[in-house]
Amino acid sequence: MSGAVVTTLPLDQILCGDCIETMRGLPSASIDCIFADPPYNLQLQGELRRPDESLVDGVNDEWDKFKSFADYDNFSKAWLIEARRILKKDATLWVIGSYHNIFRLGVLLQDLGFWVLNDIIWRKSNPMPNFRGRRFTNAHETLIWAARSADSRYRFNYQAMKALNEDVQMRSDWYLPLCTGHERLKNKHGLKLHPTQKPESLLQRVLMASTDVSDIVLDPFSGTGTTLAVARKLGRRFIGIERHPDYVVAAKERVAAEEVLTPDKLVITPDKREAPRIPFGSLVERGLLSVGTVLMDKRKKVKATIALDGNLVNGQQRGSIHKMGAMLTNAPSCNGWTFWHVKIDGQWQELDVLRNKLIQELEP
Amino acid sequence: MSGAVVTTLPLDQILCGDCIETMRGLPSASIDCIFADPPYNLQLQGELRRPDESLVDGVNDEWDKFKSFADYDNFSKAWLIEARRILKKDATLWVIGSYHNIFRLGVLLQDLGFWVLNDIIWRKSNPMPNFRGRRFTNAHETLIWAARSADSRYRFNYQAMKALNEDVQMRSDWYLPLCTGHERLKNKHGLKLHPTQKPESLLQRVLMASTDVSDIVLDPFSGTGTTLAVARKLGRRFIGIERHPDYVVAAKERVAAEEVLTPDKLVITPDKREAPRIPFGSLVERGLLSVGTVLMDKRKKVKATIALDGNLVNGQQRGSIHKMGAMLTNAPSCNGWTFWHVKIDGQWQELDVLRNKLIQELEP
DNA sequence: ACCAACTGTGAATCTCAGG
DNA sequence: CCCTGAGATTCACAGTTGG
Repeated sequence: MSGAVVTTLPLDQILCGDCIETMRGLPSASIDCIFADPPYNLQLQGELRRPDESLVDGVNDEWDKFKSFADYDNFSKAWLIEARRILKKDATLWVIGSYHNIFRLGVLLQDLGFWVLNDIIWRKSNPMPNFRGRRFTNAHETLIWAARSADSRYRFNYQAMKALNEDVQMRSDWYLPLCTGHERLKNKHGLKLHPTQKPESLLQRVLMASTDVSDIVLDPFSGTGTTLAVARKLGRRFIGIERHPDYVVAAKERVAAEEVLTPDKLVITPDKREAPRIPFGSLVERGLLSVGTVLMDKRKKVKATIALDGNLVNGQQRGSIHKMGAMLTNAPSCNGWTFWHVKIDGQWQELDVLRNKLIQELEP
Repeated sequence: MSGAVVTTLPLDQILCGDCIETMRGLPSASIDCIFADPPYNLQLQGELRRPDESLVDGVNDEWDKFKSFADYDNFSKAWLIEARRILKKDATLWVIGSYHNIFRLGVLLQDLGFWVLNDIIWRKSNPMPNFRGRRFTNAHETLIWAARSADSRYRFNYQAMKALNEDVQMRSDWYLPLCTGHERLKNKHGLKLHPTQKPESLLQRVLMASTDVSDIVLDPFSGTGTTLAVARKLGRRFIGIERHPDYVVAAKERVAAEEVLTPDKLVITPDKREAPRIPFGSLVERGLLSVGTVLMDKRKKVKATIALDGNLVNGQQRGSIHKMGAMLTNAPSCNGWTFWHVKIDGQWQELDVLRNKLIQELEP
């Protein structure tokens, strides 16, 4: 398949091969979200021992060895260019790394036209200590979340993130444990199958924040398939790319065993922006408000009257509920739904109450 | 003074001028530590308002405007080259930034031959929320700590950092509040004097970790003088460079008012590496241990006998307390002081106890 | 059965003075 | 400059063993 562009996406599959070559075979503007956990270029020298003389099993794989920063940059640029090509206009991309490589990736993203939305800190609850006492414990990794371009209208499930964080905004620092215990895939000798398997909790946060049900998620360095397994669980479509056949085999088995959440379990707090849009005029059309009704702000400082076309009128001034709120208070903008109040059954209430009532009626 | 290299450092002063030009006037290899809080290149588009329509007073100063990433890179490279020149061989440098600029700075550091030691996350306890609800709350900034080169024997007050953190290693994520309240310098209108004044707690952590008393600390973007004030308080020497005369005036006043901690208050937990070196043989010479005494490891698995020259003997094997500990346990190395135990008054105790006793006697 | 003690391990750029 | 050898250095969990 190398080189040949397919017209139908290989959905819910794991492709074995080099990620740059394999991405070249995929059509442009077809992917909603990419999560990438590329080699970190750790540049480890000799062996490292713990104070008890036991040996640290560091990352010593061939795939993490680069001759120089320039080599690493060339490799990174090549896969990021392909990644950007296959992303839809409003898509986003995540990369994860440490201080060894994350600065290189950040600069490439910025130079290639991606638009950085956040850098996210994965604070590890149980990091490996610094055994020589010569640096601060390296207790975090960094993720960069970027839109394909500055004008991408990307997805961010703000309310769902807020709900996950006890109803305050989700911050850029996430505290999550390493992938250990039964979640960690083992080989036949009982040793870790992959040196850098990421925890599912991290991927769940990522996909819950930035993708929708049925979105297409691609992981160009899919390894043991954590991204793919979580995508499947969350009802997203996925494409994995992995060079090492052993990892592909293990990931296929893992993903197949993953249970898909039923649609009712995938419902999240909707963002207000996604609620059906109700023009103020339709409240008038439908008779929830009648022409000539007087509206006032909360403190009864300003007032206006409803016109037949759904505009408000005050003397010579005329405009939408938003525009009139802004004009009468000399504000640059105004949310008319929460600014204006109307007397219903003797009680002054926000217009938003009526809007919500109509939304309820319109839903099945 | 521009261009003319001075032979004596302008210690405990704040120089008004461009940092690149001013650093060119300083001698090479003369500074122990640089802390830099450069312009962030924020690329703010238009004004930002809170949900209540009040205006967010963002960073919008001339010094934070760069035409492009390339401009920002050129500027950053120029000052980092001068910074590296004036640093001593074993010196370290700190820079702080956000995702707008920190990746550029990290790449430049790596490409110029600096050696990254840690990236540190300043987690803000009270960050500004994201008013639009379109991203995660940007609740942190990133610091990079780098040595002048990979072979620098840099200073890191490991034990002091550990002591500050309830006796566990200090991690790479620091939780500290923003600079607010009385600490925040105000202008004559009661408004904040500088848009990005850093908290003293952050600088104190930085200087306590990576400098010694009397070290020379330079801040090329000294602003309101936070670095300089903390350096003075902690008994370090300082040099500030700042382009804006108003900030220089305010910083001079602030620094002059800063109280210097007395030497007794500047004592920190010393690293063992800095303790006076006691050869094991001197314990034998001074009669704290006698020839022929039997030593054993903690679990009484191996033993050895003290020889007249301070070596240990076991059958044909002979060597220092460290070498014998390593040999008898097949370990690559061993700290004999904590490995071997000796019976004193019926109690088995670490050799280290005797060493500490001798150190006590030798001190005034 | 239950608890205490022990063992293993994680993306790691992990020493330095003195001759 | 290089080489030698003293000697400094670990946190949070998970899993297993032993009492």
